[in-house]
Amino acid sequence: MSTRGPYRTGRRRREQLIDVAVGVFAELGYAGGSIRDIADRAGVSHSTLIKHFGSKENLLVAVLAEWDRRTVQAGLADVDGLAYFRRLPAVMAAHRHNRGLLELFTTIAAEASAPTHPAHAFIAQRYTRNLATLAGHLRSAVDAGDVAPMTDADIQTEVRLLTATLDGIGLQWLLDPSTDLEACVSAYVHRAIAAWQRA
Amino acid sequence: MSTRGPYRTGRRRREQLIDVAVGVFAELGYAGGSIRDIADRAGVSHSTLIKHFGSKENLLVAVLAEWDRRTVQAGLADVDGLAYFRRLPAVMAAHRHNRGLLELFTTIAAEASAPTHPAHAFIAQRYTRNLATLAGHLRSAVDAGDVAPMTDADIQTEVRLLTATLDGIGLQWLLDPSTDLEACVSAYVHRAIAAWQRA
DNA sequence: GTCTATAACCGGATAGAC
DNA sequence: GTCTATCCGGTTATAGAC
Repeated sequence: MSTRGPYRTGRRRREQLIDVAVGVFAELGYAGGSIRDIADRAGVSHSTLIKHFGSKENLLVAVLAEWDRRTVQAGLADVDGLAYFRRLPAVMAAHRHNRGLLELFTTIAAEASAPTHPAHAFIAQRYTRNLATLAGHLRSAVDAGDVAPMTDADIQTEVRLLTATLDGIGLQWLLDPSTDLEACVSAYVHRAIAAWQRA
Repeated sequence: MSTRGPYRTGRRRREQLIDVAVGVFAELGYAGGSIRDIADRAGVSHSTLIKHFGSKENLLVAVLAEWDRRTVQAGLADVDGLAYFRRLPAVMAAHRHNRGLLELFTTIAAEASAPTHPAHAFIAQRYTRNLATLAGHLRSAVDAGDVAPMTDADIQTEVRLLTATLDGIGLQWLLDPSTDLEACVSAYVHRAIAAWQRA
């Protein structure tokens, strides 16, 4: 993907539209945010936006994919096992600079629990994949002897609790920005690791 | 509040409308759910619904108040200290029979993180109050000598983590009903209590 | 690629009859 | 209390000019 070429302005415009859409969906939810509002804030007409993405639903998918891309590249690709978990507080802290995206994902994740929601499949798959990734790292730590042996069922419970904590603390920070994201996540992760090493 | 009298049918109707509204808002979110849909499902015209609540926003507030009423009366009023925390797994498990309400609250809580959302004040106050209640019970346990001494800051972190876990596990159960709500919450609560008693 | 104009429809809310 | 009829504004999406 070069930054020059025949489609340069088109791609730039597309990225800009996604940025604006993140903000609008985050602020008003998927159903509440309108493509007219997004187009207005971006300085284009609403039909231009439709031409770019085809439909509002496709725009949502593009926005969620962008969120996915930004979070996975957030510096977790190069660590494994316990090191992965130890880096989570810093990753969560990074959300402070991307409030709109966290707000959007939290909102959509909750809305999409209804099977009829356009993003239901995306969200469900994302959670399944995320739980599997976490389980893999915990299994790595077990195999490396960094923590005590665990059954697969134990591992499943652990990664679900960890995911729950990350989601829940994120929501509390959204509702009350004085919440200390990093400290809370750090406290949880260190206690969990200590428990894994003990049992 | 008697079950007879001049306003009997009015109040019955009002309760029925709230029940239906819970389902619609839970399924489609606040912005996505329409008062026409709610009225249709309840078998009345949309103007009847407006006459009862005045506006869609007032209906949402009534629905949230109903949720509040149902959850506080869910059997946590008679316990204190550690016993309060030990009952949480059972309380969470009870959500399985009230999926619509949990779905609604989770959706609205995320949506309402935007300060412009009509339910923002309600949700923010609810979280503040809930955190204070939990902190009070943990402080009780400390004072009773059931757990080791803790600073107020420690207690704040603990109740935030606990709240996060409850919210996050609830969301996972909504997304994937095979999630074992009670087992996950139970695992978290017992480990937390063990850590409180140790440190 | 972007615009204006428009189609076709649905939203919340109100007025007034019964 | 509940209805029907209606207002008015907003919604997604399309058509076609430039």
